[in-house]
Amino acid sequence: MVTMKEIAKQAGVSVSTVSLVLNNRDEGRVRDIVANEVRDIASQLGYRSNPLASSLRTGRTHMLGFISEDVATTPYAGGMILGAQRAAQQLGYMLIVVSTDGPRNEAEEIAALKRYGTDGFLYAKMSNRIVTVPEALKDTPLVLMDATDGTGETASIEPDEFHIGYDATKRLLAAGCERIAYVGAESPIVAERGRMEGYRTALAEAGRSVNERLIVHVGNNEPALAAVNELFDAAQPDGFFCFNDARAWYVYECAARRGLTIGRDISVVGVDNHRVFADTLVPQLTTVELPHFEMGYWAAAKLVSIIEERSLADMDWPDTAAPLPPMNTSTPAAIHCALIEKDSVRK
Amino acid sequence: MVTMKEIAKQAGVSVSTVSLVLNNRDEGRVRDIVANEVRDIASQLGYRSNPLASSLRTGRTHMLGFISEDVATTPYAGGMILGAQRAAQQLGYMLIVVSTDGPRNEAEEIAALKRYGTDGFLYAKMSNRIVTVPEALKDTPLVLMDATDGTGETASIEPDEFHIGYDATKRLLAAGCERIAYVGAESPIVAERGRMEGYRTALAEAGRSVNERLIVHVGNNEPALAAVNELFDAAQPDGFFCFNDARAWYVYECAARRGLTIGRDISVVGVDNHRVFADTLVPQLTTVELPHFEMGYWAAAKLVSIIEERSLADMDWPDTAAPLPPMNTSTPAAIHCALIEKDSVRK
DNA sequence: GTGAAAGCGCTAACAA
DNA sequence: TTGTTAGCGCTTTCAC
Repeated sequence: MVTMKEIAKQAGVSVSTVSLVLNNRDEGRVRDIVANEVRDIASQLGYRSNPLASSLRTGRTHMLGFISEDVATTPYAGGMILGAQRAAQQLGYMLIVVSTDGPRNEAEEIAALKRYGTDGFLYAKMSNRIVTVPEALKDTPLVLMDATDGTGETASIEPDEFHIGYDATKRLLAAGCERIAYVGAESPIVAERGRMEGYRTALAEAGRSVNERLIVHVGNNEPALAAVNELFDAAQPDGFFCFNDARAWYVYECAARRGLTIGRDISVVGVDNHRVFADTLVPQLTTVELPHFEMGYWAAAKLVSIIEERSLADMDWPDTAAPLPPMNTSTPAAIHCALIEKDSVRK
Repeated sequence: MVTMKEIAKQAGVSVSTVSLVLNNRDEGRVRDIVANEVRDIASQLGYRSNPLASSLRTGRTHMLGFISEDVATTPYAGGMILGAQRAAQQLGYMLIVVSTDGPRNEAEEIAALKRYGTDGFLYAKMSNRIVTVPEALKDTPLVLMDATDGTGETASIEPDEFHIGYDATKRLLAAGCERIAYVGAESPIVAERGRMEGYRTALAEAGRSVNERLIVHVGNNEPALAAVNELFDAAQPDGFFCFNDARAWYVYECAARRGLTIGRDISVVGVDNHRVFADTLVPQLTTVELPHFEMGYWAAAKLVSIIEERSLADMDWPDTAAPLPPMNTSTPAAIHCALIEKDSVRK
């Protein structure tokens, strides 16, 4: 590994000079000839700085800590991690990934990350909810993903849940549905409530009254299937907005058993269906795919902007790779999901 | 942040002594009284070593590099990352995650990881295949995941593809199927060939002749669906072994259109179905879930064992967390998939 | 047994 | 404009 020392020797200057030049702090402090000489030698030798060594002095490691809960929801975590990684990479950062079991373990993992001197933290949940920020994270740069804090103190990136429900319901209305059902989840987290609000609002705006019998909140497996079955019998919906993929499939299953075809007899919009459903299997099923990759991407970008105290707009994006375009995939088979960016209140 | 210096001051000894004690190299070199004193103060002050600082001298960062291809297969990557993270965590390592677009970008990312001084690399593919190890990785501790190299030079963890096909076919035979189809993929990677071999062998062992018309290799979307449809017409299979979830669902779809019920009229075993299928939706569908988490876990554990030059057996597993038990989930609805561990040939 | 000193690669005051 | 010096937190000889 080639060090500044070697460059200094070859160039016949001191290490400090090399340091100045290679950190682009040489303007008016080092003669251009010398500076160029140093740069030449550096690139010739293939010099690459040792970020760990410099971190010792600067206190900056250019490493980001990614904290996720490691429940069985790995598909989502994967997308976020990859997205965050992409942004980190483009902005010259590394991503250290850590997953937690419970709150105890969480504190430990945060401590471990801190020992490694991560410059900031990404704190990810697997479904949009209000979280209380762990104590140990309060004094460092931090961005919440798929979550917000109650107080608005912390920066966050989350899906626009309201518009998911709103757009989905609009789509069903446009398809001519008369009795649009909402098949939701049981826990009243942000995602649940937001999507349901969107559903209600879209109906209201269309001048429809909301029939409460068309709204169900179901859990999983057989009980859920039974509940959806019951919904079919009781209210005979011709349109369904489903909280997530599992719920969409209870609908699919019930429809299949009745000989109803999605896209002809009934319409279904489901959030977050696995790609394998959406792309290849039931093209009649309209989906809202949660932009986990994008969430990770923008959360990491935002974190870096906080760390470097500059605005997202004038980050040092590499020429080669423009920042990721906003998701924009509203096709007949998919509904676009926007992200909401919240800044931290405290400066 | 509390440093050795502070401990030294409080204990009235030198930093070197503290270092010796805290690294458990004090036997016969430091008086027990002093050693205990140091340890007491350390724990009292909540001392935690700064791994980056020590890396400067030792050359060991206790960081592992995880390299994956960032194609749209994020669900798999996520599981592997989380698994690797778990093992790393248990063994006192951190995981740095990096994803690549193509070979060019790959070399860059490897270089970046090396600058951060990662002690070794995990190189993950998203479907078991033979890879040529990137030049830059040849001289460092390395474990391939869901991949092997052609030469057997590199340590690896991969699923036992042969037995996946073998066990799945056995299961179908046990279910009384007479005409068992193989619905495979088009590219002849290790996973494809291995599973098909298992299928053929199981049939042969059962004294069945292999009917080539029951074997199809299909791509995606409509053409694939058409091909599977054709398979139903031409060979009227009563059992299906499907290469993966997408393939399983072409079968599901064709069956549905014919009014055939899985588990009654036909039997289906599919590899790697998304959990949402397997758990909640088509319980009649038998699945082989590829143990991505476990693959990540064991690959990371193996990598650490290579780095620390000890056997997997006598690693420093924390008391709190026993190493992950081998997957053992062969239920009527799931087939257990074993992992194959290969050591590197060169010492 | 213990401590002083050097040094890992780099940055940052300060002198020159 | 440049070099010297000191030091980040830690490990490691080597002298005492």
